[in-house]
Amino acid sequence: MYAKVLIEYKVKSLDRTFTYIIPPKLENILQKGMKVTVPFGNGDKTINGFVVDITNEDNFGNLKSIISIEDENLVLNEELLKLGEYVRDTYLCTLISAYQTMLPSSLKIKTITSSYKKYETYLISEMQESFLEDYILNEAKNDMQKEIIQCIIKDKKILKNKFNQSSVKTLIKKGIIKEYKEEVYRINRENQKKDNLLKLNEYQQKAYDEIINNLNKSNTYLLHGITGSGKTEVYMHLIEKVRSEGKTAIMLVPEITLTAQIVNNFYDRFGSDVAILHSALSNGEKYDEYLKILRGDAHIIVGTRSAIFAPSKNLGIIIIDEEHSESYKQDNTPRYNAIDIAKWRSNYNSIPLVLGSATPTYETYARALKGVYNLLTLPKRIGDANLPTVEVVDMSLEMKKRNTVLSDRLKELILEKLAKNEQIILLLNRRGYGTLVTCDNCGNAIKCPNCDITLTYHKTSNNLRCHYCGYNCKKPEKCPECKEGNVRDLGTGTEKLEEELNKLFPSAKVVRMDADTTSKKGSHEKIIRDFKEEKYDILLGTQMISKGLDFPKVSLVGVISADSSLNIPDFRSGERTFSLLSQVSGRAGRSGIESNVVIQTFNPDNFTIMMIKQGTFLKNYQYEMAIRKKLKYPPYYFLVGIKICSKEYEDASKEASKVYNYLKSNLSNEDIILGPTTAGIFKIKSIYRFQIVIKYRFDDNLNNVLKELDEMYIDNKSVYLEIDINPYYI
DNA sequence: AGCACGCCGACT
DNA sequence: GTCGGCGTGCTC
Repeated sequence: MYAKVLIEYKVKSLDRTFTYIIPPKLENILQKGMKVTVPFGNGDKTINGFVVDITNEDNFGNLKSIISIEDENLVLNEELLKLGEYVRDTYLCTLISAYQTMLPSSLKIKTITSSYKKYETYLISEMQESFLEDYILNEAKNDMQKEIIQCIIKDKKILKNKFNQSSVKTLIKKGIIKEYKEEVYRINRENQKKDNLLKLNEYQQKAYDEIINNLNKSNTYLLHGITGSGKTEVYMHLIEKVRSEGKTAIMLVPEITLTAQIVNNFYDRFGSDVAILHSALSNGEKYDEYLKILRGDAHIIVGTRSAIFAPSKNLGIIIIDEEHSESYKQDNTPRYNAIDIAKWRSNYNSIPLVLGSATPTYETYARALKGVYNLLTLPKRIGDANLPTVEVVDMSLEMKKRNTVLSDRLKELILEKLAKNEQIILLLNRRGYGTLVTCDNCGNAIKCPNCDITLTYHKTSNNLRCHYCGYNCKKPEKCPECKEGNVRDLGTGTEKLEEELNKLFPSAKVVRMDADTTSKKGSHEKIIRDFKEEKYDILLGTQMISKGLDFPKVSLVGVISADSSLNIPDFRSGERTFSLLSQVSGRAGRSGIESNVVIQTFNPDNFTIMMIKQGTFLKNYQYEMAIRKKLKYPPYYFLVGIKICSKEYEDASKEASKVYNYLKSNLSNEDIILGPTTAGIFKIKSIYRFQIVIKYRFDDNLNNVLKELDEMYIDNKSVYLEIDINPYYI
């Protein structure tokens, strides 16, 4: 027997199979989809590869043999092998990198530093219960021995390390109890299944029924429910139904750390039947969760983007929560969108795909209105929750009163809520300019020497850093440009706002949540837990505070500056600003108390800002759609982004024109080709980047043209292309 | 990707 | 006459 093996070199020229002999000792074990080690090239070099086929044909003369199987447990099944081909064809990557994203090398046993499998030691007793009771009364020497035996009577099997080890030893020596080892998963939840699911309200029920009645069709649903309308409860009911039929479910969440609450709800409801997959897991934990799914020990998979490739057998439903989230699109090769993958799997398995959001992307919403997706709406907040009052404050008027950070109205409301012992969330979207460093004489913003990006100031270490290449330097005393002015950090970083709050409201307890304070594992959860337990009055943070958090005592949300998000030069910035602001607003008023939202901006007349105030998703959608229709943007047109990159400015510029000409002469005249222009960030890590954007409606030939274009640059050492299908940013 | 092979200029 | 530069081509 022979195996066709795809070698783990991510090069286009090697993106084909090589045939190897399957040695007799592996003949009964080796399966299609397994990772193997094979000899490759001259000398005794070896490399990993995926077995993509097993055949009888031996039309090649001198074959080498497979050396070993990486891990018998890890197999890409038939569905995933096929899905890989879809990923390659759609996103123009190599087949091997498609498979590598599905079965990441972090799952290799070799990379798991501790032990491959984890064992736990338990205590049991083979004695009669009456004997044990007797022993407690008459012979047990101390309370610890009594406790151990009582626990064994109650639970039959108990964890050894929870008890005093010398007492355990004595009891074992006497033959009263025994210890034994059992393989356990690293993440091990007790089965804490609650008796009942909550009853659905009429809207939830209607949505649920609609999906349940079509469980064997590959329909896509948009569950459009305002914040607090109970989408999660609908997901739970759907999953319960699917599970009761012996099938499995995949549910994607944007970032698991931000969605800890949802995950905990799932654990509470479904106990050990839940497997979680996300990047914050250790390699050992990841391996165990993966194994749980492969063995069928978990029917419910909750995870981030890459969990869409979970090897679940008998898939019954896919749910993507917060479907508008940018995190579902991978921003390095393969640049896949988990929603596309989900559609493919929904089709392959003939199962429903549910997209949930309060603010769906306009592409998704347009499809739902058109009937391509089934639109299901949850228009009411559940329980006694009501919507907050939204106010917009014009910051240009505040500036005249010397209020640079906090407006009078926001200060007033903060005082009011503090007095009532209620909680406050302040959003500081500092992306772009928050900690920009400029010269107070010439206004020069200090840039990274390798990238076309301004450096950000980090107060804790007193240095300047580049977020793209990691470059850092000490903060210069004098401006490097004019050599006269002082270098100062401008704008309102979270640190600066924190200082201001401490000054204005000295008795209030303020906690900050941003990339700096959440870098340590678990620190994120701790801040959320502490805030929920009311150890703090004010939570101050970047957009990571906007997602899915449920704080009943929050009655005021303040947006320090809506402009930073509004001013990003991207055709989606209006859509995204609406989405972000309505999500943070949704953090207020979850438990019926009167609540407020204050939005500070220099653009109070901006349409999106006015729509936030009115809380009308539909109107903002219609407004933006009219613009997109006119300017030929999605969803009216599809986009492809092409970046032409080189260390040499001249090469990048010259090749970009060549690419443009190639596209112009090979693509349909209906297609619009923009560029070439310099990319949004012109230079990253000393590499110059030019950009071309293709807008098209229907073009069957496009994929082929792009493939050919891509192949033209395979051998080019000085220039490379990045092709992004349906990019999120342009 | 990584390595051998090979053809040409430079140097003990 | 040999050492090492890198362009070309192959890997089951």
